[in-house]
Amino acid sequence: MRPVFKIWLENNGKVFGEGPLEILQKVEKTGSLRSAAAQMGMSYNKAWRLIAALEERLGYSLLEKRVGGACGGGSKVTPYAQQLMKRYSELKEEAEIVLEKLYLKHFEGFKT
Amino acid sequence: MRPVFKIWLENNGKVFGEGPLEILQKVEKTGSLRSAAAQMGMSYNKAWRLIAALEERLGYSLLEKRVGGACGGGSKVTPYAQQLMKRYSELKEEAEIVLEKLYLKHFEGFKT
DNA sequence: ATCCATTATACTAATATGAGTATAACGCTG
DNA sequence: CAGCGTTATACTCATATTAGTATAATGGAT
Repeated sequence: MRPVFKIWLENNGKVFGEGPLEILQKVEKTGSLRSAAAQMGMSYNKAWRLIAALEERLGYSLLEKRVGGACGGGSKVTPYAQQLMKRYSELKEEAEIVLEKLYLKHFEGFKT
Repeated sequence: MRPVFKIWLENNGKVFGEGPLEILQKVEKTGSLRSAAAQMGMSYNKAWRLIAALEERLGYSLLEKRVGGACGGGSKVTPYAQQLMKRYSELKEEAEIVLEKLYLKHFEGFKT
């Protein structure tokens, strides 16, 4: 038996979490939302709607989007999004450690 | 913006969490799974299948079930389930406190 | 002007989830 | 032994979520 947890941010509905973090990280690497989605095995459509929904609830844009041009365009993570990513990922990392400890504390010697 | 989290236990699939905890608590109060489900606005059918699935994955029974008899029967939470409930609810309570602190630490002064 | 890869968005289809309905079996009580 | 309210379980139907498909629009490069 093992503990599992998820932590995310809400404003008026979900605003940030593990999935969005991974998408933005891949956008940083690839330079476009389309290829980020492809790398995750996710349809571009889904990724786009997800980001759009988050942006609307946040009131800030996460991606600076260029459409058209030499290579069709691309997306860049905004400074605001970079902050969110950094803070959220650190929060999550520490939460993992702390929760694992809490689990051991409370479930030590369990199983009758 | 606020943090939200969920924590649950897995074995071969979900084995315990907030929903099951609430059901079992209501069984303790009402003496039957049927009325527990009713109090939660959940169909008996759903509640029964949920508990049955958990029991199978755990390898232990959570409810001691009597069928037939004076008042039709009823269910009682097993000692094993009581331990699970106690440990899980304490774990969750402490996790809430700790995670709220972690959130404040990491998101202090956020919003640009 | 055409091509290209991308963003942007609407519309449809598949799937998963959950709710509801139905029915059997059980066993105490009167 | 008939009635009652419960557990136990199968089966169908509605609904919500998600995935997929299609199509436009953009703008620099050739």
